[in-house]
Amino acid sequence: MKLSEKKVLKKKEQILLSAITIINQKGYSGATMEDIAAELLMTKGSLYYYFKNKSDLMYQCHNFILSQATEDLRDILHAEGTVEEILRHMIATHIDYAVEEKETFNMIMEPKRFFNTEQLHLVLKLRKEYESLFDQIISRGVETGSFLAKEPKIARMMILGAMNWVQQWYKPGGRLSKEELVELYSDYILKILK
Amino acid sequence: MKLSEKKVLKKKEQILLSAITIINQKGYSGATMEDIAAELLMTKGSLYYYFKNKSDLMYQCHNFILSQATEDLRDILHAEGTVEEILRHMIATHIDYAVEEKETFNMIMEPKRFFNTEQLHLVLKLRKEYESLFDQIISRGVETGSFLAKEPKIARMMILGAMNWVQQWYKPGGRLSKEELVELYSDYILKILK
Amino acid sequence: MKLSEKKVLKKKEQILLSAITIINQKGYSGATMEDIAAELLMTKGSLYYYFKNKSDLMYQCHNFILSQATEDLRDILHAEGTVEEILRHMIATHIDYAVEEKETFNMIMEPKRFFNTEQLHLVLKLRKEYESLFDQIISRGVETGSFLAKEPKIARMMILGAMNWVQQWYKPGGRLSKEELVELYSDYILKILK
Amino acid sequence: MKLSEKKVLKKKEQILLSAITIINQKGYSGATMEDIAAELLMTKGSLYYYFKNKSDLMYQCHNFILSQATEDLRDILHAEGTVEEILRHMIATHIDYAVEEKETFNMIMEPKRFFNTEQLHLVLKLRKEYESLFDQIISRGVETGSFLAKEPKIARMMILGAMNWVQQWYKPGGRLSKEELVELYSDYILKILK
DNA sequence: GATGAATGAGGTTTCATTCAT
DNA sequence: AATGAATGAAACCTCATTCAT
Repeated sequence: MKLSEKKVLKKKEQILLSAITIINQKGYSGATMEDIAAELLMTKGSLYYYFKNKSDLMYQCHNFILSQATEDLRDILHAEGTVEEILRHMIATHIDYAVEEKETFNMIMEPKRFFNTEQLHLVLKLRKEYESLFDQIISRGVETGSFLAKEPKIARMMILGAMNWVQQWYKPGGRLSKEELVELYSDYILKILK
Repeated sequence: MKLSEKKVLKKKEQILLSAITIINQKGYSGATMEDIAAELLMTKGSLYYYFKNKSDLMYQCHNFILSQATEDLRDILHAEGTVEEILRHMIATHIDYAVEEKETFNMIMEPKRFFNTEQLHLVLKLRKEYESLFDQIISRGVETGSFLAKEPKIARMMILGAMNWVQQWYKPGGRLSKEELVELYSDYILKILK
Repeated sequence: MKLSEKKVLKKKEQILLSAITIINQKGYSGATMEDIAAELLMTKGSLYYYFKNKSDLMYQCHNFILSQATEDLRDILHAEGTVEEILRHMIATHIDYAVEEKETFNMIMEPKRFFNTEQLHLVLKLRKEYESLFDQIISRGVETGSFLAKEPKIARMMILGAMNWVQQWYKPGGRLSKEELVELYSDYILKILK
Repeated sequence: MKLSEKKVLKKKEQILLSAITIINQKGYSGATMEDIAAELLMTKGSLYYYFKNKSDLMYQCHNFILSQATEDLRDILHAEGTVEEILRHMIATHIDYAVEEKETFNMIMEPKRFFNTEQLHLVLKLRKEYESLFDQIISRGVETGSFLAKEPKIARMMILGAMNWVQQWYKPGGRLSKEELVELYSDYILKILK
């Protein structure tokens, strides 16, 4: 890779990070190219040097966060520990993304409203991959006898939904610390899997 | 109430129903006044005879569905049956709304992005009321010894989240019928409360 | 005249009076048919039974006030008194209209912006008639040796302008009472005519 | 100041000048953003690159002319000459603005109908400043014994009103040249101040 | 690489006007 | 006589996108 290409990549990442900040504040449709450029002390026009259009930028933001979360989860999944320990760790990580990256991570957002066919395809693939990590830990738990799940996919969806919902009501600095929240959620989730 | 007022109310409801259809297809920001008018074979301008502005219309759509769901749940809550039967019935109803009314019912949608302060206040109140119906059945279950919940509010939130998430993935006509889905969900949710 | 016609005339006058109130508050373009109807506890549509269109209504409002003022001034002009007394009386009356009827009386308003050709013709004629009353008293004063005016029309225009301007700055309840104001204005105007 | 800023300023001025032309023809509410854009062979949207909204543009037009007139008058006020000479010069200038810039200069227009609170504040301040220049020359005249004025503010208002009214009736190319008009007005105004 | 400037499509809103009842 | 309801034109404004420099 040439030096110039590296520079471009770095700039792209900078833009993504700023865009993510804005999206988390204003949502996908609320965020304007102007907002994002302003955050970077750039002008709208420049963004088009790095990204084909708004949809492309939004897509890459979602991808960026989701890929990162996927990587994090994968590391956790392959680390040492009992099935239960690993699941608790995964729950903590997921909730952290949901709370911190709110909109951008938002797996709740209907992707077909924002992305074109090609992007959609990749987003769905990535999401599936992400979700499968939970499937893997569940099935590992079932195999080792730690978990019990009649319809493991359904259980996984319930778990994901329960966790994503956190971003709707959890306010940092409230009655519960994030750690307490995570523990409560983990306990309940484990009940689902017993 | 005068006849003319009744007629206006009826027309308003017609508009709401059409608007709800459109919103469920395109989301709140995706739905245009033009779209909604077209669905009714009216012109944009006419909508403003019945609603002050777009925000007002959107707000009333959400309210309409949410109020209806609240009423339905309240009836269920006050009907005969064991705690478990009632909860199962409530779950079935909620999931039905989540699947059928998708966007309009969407309790995931952040209301402050679409509604003004005054509307926001009322929406949040209505949502709280809705959620409290689940709190009531849970606490009844706890009192009668049917349920066990260390942190009932957290449990309720998990349950709501799990159910709302259904609208992200459930496609009617898929592997599972809605009835099977509801049964599986109910079983899992009861596990949370044991 | 039939009774029904009389009733129509009476209603028309009622509408005019309400319209005048609104116009004085919001100006010609600011006043909407809806505003005017609301003031009368009527509906927009009904106004069209009495007036062809908005322009027609506006026109008749202006006419109404201007005709009334013209009549008032004519009476004053033909009453007993010295030239100076009569002029002072006319000034008092004009200023009163300018202050009380603000927008509707507004002779400053460019009529061609609001009225069609035919209306325009009549408005201009009426205005000319109104202005001529001041010309008459001035020329009477010149004839009797009370006034001196090299270019009486120019003097008259200055006087009208000075008086109309009052409505831009005079606030009832300020430092000056309307009576004091009128006296000061009269004194200055007489200086113009000496 | 950077070159680019200068260019923006120049363009803004161009737009202001075109807008002023249109406003003088159609008035503030009659002038549309489309009209103004067309005059410049631009599109509506472009105007919003330079001005926040219509109200902002209108406000800056009024300000532009009023500031220019204020500067002109201030120069005259501080130039050599007898009090009477200076006043005559000021009158000539004011009448010129009133006739040439009609609507935009229009001090008769009620600013609160077109401008928001903040703009209103500045407009009123600017107008006060403008009017004070006439107060200054009057008071100078009174001090030097050239003028006599019992209530100088009232006199100034009459004078302003008389002059502003010119724009209602004066048509270039009529019986009187602008020079003759100005001379007649000056003579009459001096009578007020004797 | 970046920018300033412009564009144009598309959205919301207002309002005079019409017309069947 | 009056009204309720609908219409449609025209206004304002936003914003993703383009492109010469």
